[in-house]
Amino acid sequence: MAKKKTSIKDIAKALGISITTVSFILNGKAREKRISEELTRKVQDYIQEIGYKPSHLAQSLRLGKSKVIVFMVEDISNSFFASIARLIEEKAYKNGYKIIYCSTDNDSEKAKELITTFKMRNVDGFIITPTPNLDNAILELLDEGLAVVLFDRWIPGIDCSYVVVENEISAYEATKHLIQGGCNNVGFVTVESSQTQMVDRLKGFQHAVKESNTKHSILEVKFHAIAEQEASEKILEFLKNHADLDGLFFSTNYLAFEGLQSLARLHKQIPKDVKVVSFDDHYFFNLYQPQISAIEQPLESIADKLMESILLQLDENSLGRKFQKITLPNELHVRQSSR
Amino acid sequence: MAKKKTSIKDIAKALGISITTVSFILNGKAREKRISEELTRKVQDYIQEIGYKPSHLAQSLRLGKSKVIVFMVEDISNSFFASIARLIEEKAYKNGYKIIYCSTDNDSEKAKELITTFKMRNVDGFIITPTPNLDNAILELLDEGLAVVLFDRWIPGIDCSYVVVENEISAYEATKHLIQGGCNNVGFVTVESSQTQMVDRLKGFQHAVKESNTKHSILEVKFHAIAEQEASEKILEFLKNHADLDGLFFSTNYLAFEGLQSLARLHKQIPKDVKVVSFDDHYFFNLYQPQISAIEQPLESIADKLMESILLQLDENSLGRKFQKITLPNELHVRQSSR
DNA sequence: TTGAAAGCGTTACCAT
DNA sequence: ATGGTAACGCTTTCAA
Repeated sequence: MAKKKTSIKDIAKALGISITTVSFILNGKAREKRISEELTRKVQDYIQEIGYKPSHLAQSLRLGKSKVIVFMVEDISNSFFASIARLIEEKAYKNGYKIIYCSTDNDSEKAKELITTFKMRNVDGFIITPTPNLDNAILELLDEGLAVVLFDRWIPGIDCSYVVVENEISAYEATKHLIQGGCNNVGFVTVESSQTQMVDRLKGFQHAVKESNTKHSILEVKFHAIAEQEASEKILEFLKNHADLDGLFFSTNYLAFEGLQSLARLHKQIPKDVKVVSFDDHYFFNLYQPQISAIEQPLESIADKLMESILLQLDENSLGRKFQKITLPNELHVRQSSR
Repeated sequence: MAKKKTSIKDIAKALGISITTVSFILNGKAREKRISEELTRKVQDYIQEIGYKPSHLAQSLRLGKSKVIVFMVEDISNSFFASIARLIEEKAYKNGYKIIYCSTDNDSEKAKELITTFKMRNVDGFIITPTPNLDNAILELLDEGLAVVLFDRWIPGIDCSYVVVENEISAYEATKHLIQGGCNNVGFVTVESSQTQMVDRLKGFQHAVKESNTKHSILEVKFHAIAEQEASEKILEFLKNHADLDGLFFSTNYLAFEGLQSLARLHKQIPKDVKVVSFDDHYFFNLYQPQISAIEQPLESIADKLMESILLQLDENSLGRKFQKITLPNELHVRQSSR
C-alpha cells in the first residue's frame, strides 16, 4: 500500500554517482561546485521524472530550522484572528514557511504548555497574542534565539517585536465623536482585562469623557463570561440600570453584538434613543439595520507587518536581533448608528 | 544568544551512562527493559532538572511520522471553517497532533501545490475540503498510505473517508418550509459549482418546488464573483428581474448576507414581502432584525467525526484501512424571516 | 541490566 | 569536478 519513499541515496545509486553530487545539484550549487552541465541536466531530468521531493524533515534536522511558524492566538475562530490567519498564510507560504495555529483561550497555563510543546518541535518562530503572565515564557523564547512577534497587545517591560494598533487614540476619538454628536451620558462596555489593548481603550474613553466633563458609566465584563454567554445578561442589566444612557461605546465587536441584542430587547432605537459605536469593525456592522459605526483595524497592514517583522528576525543575514515595535492607525467608520 | 540545545547524548554523558538507557527511560520502557529503579529515578530527576524535551523532529525522522495533520480548507477566514478549525484543534492537541492550516481558495492548482509541499514535510494526515479536479491528488495520498478525510463535500467515485451533512434533505425541507408558509414563487440563490454540497442543495430545492409545482427561479453566482463582490450586484439584478418572488432560499450564509443587503436596498420587507431562509446558520442570523431562519450544520459533530475518522486511520493498531463515510443531519431554525 | 551501533534523509566539510 | 563521510537527535536491534 504505502509506496517506498525515494531518497537522495536512491537517486545517487540509480545514476551511479555520489550523494554529494546529487545534493549539490539539488541545492543549486552545481555551478559553484563546477559540476558538469551534462551531469547536472541528467540528474535534474531524473529527479523530474521520478518526481522526487526532498524530505523537509531531514533538512530541518540537519539545518536546525523547521520553517514552521506558530500562530498562537486567543481563539482562532474569532473573525479577527481568522482573518489575520488567512492573510499571513499567504505571505508565509510564499517565503517557504508553514503555519501551525493554536488557541490559548487567553489562559496562560495553556499558553505556556503550548509553547513548550512547540519548542520540542523545533519551530522557528512565534506570532503570539500574549495572555497575562506570559512574560517569562516569552523571555525564554527570546533567550533561546527564537523569532517572536507579539500582536494585538504587547507586554510592557519586555523588549520584543510587536504589532498593535492605536487603541487609546481611536477609543478617544470614537468617544469624542459620540459626545460631539450630542451624547450627554455615554456608557463604555468592555472586557475586564489588564492587557494593553483593553487598558488603552479604556484610557482613551476616560480621557474623552473627562476632557468634556461628560457623564458616563463603565461596564467591565469578565472574559470568561463572554464564552459562557452571561455577558449578554450583564449588558442587559447595565442598560437597565443606566436607562438614561444616550451613547454606547463597545470595546470589542462581540460585546457590541451582545449589546445590540440587549438594546433590541429593551426596544431602544438606534440612534434615536442611543447612539452606538464599536471597536473592531465587522462585516455585519455594515449589514445591520441601522448600520453600526465602528473602528476598523487595518487587517492587511497588521498581517504585513507581522510577517515582515518575523521574517526579519528569521533572516540569517541580518546581523543582531532587530526588534520592530509597530503601532498602526485605525479608521473610524461613522455609520447610521451614531449619526 | 541562542542557548545550546541539550540532547539525549548530553544527558547520557553527564550521567555517565549510555544513550540507549536514557532513551528507554524516556520512553517509559524502563520496566520492560529492566533498568534499575534507582537509575531510572536518577535520570528522570536530571531530565526534570535541566528541563529536557526530546526533539520531535528527530523522532519524526526516525519513526517516519511527524504527528502533524494538515487542515486544508477553502478559506480559513470563513467562519464555518474557522469554527471547525477551533474544534478540531483541541482534539488534535489532546492526541499529540499539531495542525497546519492552509486555504485553497477552491483553486485546484493551488491545492495540488499545497499537497506536494506537505508531502515533503512528511505530514501524517490531511483533512480536506476538496476543490474540483482533486481526484488524482487524493488518490495519490491514499496510495501513499496517508490518512485522508474529506469534509463539507466529497468526491464521487473515490473510496475515501468523508464527513458531510445532509445537504439535499435539508435544502428540500427548507424549501418546503417556505412553500408551506405560503410562498408561491421562490428563488434559490446559490453558487455555481459542480461540487457535491452545492449540487445536493440545488437538488433538494428542485425536488421541493417540483413536487408542489411551485413557480421558482434560480440564480447561480460564480465562485470567484463572491470574492470580487460582484455577487452583490448579481443578486440585486436577480431580485429586480424577479420582483414577484415571495420566498428566497440562499445556499450559503455569505450569499444570504449579500442578499439581505440587496433586499434592504430594494426596501423589501422581510418576511412581509419576501420570506428568507439560508443554508449554514450564523451567529449574525440571530442578531439581524428580523432574525433569519437558517439551517444549522452540526459543527461539533462534524469536528468530532473528522478527528475520530482521521485518528482511526492514523492508529497503528487498527489493521487495514478503515474508511468512514459519515453524513450528519442538520437542524432548521425557523425564525422571524420565514414566519 | 546496560551499551554499541545502525539508520532515518539531509548537508557540508574535506579529500581526491 | 566528484565522492566519502560525519553529523543533526532519536529509536531499536543485537550483543554483552
